[in-house]
Amino acid sequence: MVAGGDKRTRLVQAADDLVYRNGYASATLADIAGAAGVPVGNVYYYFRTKESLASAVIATRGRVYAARRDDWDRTLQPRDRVLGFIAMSVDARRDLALSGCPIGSLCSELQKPGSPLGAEAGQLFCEWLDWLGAQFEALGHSRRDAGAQSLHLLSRLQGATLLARALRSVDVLVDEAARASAWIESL
Amino acid sequence: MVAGGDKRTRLVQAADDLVYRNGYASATLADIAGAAGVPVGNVYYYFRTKESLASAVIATRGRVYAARRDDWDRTLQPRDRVLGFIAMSVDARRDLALSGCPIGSLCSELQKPGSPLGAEAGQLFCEWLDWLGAQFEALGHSRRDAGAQSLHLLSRLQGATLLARALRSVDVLVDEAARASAWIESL
DNA sequence: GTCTATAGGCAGATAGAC
DNA sequence: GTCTATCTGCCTATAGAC
Repeated sequence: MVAGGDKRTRLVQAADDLVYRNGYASATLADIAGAAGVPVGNVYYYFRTKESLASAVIATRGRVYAARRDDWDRTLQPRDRVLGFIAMSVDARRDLALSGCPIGSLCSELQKPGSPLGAEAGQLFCEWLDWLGAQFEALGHSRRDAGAQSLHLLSRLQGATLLARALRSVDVLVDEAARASAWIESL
Repeated sequence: MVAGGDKRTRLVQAADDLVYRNGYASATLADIAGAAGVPVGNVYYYFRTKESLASAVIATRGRVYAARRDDWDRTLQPRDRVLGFIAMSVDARRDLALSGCPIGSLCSELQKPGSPLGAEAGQLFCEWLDWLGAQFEALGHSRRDAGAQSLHLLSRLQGATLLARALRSVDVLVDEAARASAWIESL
């Protein structure tokens, strides 16, 4: 049960949580409204459809990640920013092994030809890739190289997260993150 | 429409195809039965529940992969077996970028605490990891190292597949597979 | 054994009272 | 504006005719 804030905000928070833990399809509006302390039918006063609520969830996640990147940009050097990105997966290892990546799982579920939600979720990956690319460029790589390194790093972390969940093993993720960190430190 | 074979087999084939392309939840029994040319209600003569049909699909995929590994074991050397594994992703790049990995997507969707289907799907990953580990051992790595290398290789390919789908770009997968192949050849 | 018809339940969405 | 009650549709599953 999400308390405080206006109802629209509470609905988005509750949806964010339930969609992450149960997946989009399994997160029913009844559950979401219940968790937000809002009557079921009233959801439609704030959101036209379930999809538009999901869209708000995706936008919220995007803002949270953007804030984190901005914070790192202000306080860390490029190499430590990338290491911080990897450490983020390690810190969240429990949730990641249980429910997957908040972006990756969503993309996997919503990606259907012509689905706007799938494209919106994919955009979150693009923003991380752009930011990672900038860090690798700052570390002296060409733009082309930086793009490839970013894709490689994100790929291995996404894959490790997926495997950690599939095999129900936190270690799978922690080990691969350690290898990725060692690689970054060797650059 | 799947033709030929007994009805049970046709149902599994149709389910395999539709679950892969649409996901488990979206693949309705009506669609599956329709594609198999079997009356809807009749599905329950062959399978107790939708879950047991999914279980048969997972078992079928497992047998297909096992046959492929056996074939490579008979015809290729360890290094070429691993390269063949990577090439499998490149060959299937279109489908992978469109619908994801037949194992990974399933694990992502079905992995819920206490779900038997999630564990069955995860088992398919275990079988590939065991086989990959044997190849790395044959290439001279310790058992411990071989396990880590296997997880790393599978992680990056799974992640690249996920990203290729999310970004709707075949290149993401092809590029990462090329880097992985170069790594194997350098061992 | 094979299939038709339908039950039962739950989801998203709406209409209209307050 | 806020909420209650309900509607429609779809999906899994079953009961029972042939």
